Amino acid sequence: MLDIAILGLLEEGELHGYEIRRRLRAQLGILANVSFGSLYPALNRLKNAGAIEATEVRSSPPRERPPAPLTGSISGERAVFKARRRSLPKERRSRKVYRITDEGRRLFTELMQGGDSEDSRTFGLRLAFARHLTPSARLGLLERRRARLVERLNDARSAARDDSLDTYARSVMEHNADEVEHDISWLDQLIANERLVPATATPTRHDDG
Amino acid sequence: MLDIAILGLLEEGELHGYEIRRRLRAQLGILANVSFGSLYPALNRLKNAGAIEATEVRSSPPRERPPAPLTGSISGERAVFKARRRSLPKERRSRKVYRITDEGRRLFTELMQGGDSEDSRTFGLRLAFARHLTPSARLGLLERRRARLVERLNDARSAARDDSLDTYARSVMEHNADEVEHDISWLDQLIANERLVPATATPTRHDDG
DNA sequence: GTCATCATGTAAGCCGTTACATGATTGC
DNA sequence: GCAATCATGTAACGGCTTACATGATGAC
Repeated sequence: MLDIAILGLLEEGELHGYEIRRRLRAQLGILANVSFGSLYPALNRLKNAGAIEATEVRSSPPRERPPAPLTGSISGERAVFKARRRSLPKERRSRKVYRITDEGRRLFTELMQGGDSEDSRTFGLRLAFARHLTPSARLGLLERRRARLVERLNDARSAARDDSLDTYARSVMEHNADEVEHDISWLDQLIANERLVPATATPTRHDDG
Repeated sequence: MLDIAILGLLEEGELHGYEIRRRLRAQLGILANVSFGSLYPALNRLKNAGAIEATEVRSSPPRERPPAPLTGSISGERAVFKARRRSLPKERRSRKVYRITDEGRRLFTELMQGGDSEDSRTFGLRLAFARHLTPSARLGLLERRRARLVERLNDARSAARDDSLDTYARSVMEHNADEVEHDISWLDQLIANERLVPATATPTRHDDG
């Protein structure tokens, strides 16, 4: 799961570990608590697998390119209040800037599609990076998830009907089922939207116009 | 988490490992995939900790009491198609029947309250066994969870406002936030209900009337 | 000069998984 | 006798966490 997140972030530009973690916390609430103890080993694993490359950037670097592209719009708001005290985010110390490789891109699309998204967190993560998939792969992701949820809805509903459950347990089961149902209709909307916009717009870029 | 589930199930009667797993799958959709590889070690851990006691029951046992109460309704549907072929679940081979101890009950209430329920699965599990808590402990559980969710709602909402997100990522964030909101109003209902029924009814028993 | 932040890592451990090993009983 | 179900366990491993260790830089 971490691998998907890392590769997904690196698809959009090179980043160093600390920054990856910051984005994980800010952007994906899903992986809010990811720790360095799992992040750095994951980066090394991916590097050894040839999925990413690292460049050591020293304090006064050749400045080939800004290490963190920052996507133009820095999305003011929250980011600012943290960076307020120092006016410029100048380079602080040597860091390792990671860049995705072709192998990494291959691995990424493989991970994005492989093994039907078990839990909602994994699926949420995948969907969050779905712009990097082809339209058909994206549709497949959504439909596989939907099928999975329909199964789970049956289980949840019949579990909720169990007479032997007391108020509290039944409430949990019913709430569970409701949530799954809600998820399904959300997916239906997403799927409908996919079919409406077959290949017309590239809805992914926000700053290329 | 497994420990809570085991102790919670044993609060209602003695069971053997295989049956515990069956119930985990059927009743709590939450722990549907728990495997023997984690269940049996967990049982031994709890036994060593003095939280549960084991009795070896042989094929033709003293029959002190039916080892698996089975709660009457087997919640038909899915369970049946598996158990169809043999008419009666008579004792098959020697099993270890586990019974909760006083220490186990103490541990159970401790686990039920300790560490504010991080994720929804842990909370769902706790709430499913909430009938074993005192009314005030139950209320505390609900209110701590609610407070936690309110925090998360703030994070989720501000994450969803992030301009730099594309359609898919934003959809995930918004859906996330909606779900948290839905959870909160569910909790509000549960809390209101707790306050309405201070100690009047014991809503827990289903088969004593 | 001290604290907060930025930055990278290692070690130990928890909690769960899959795969493997064993064996009794029942139905066909 | 063979397969399925019931029943209990061990071994190896995976992924993530916490705690620990290190060190540079900027703000006050």
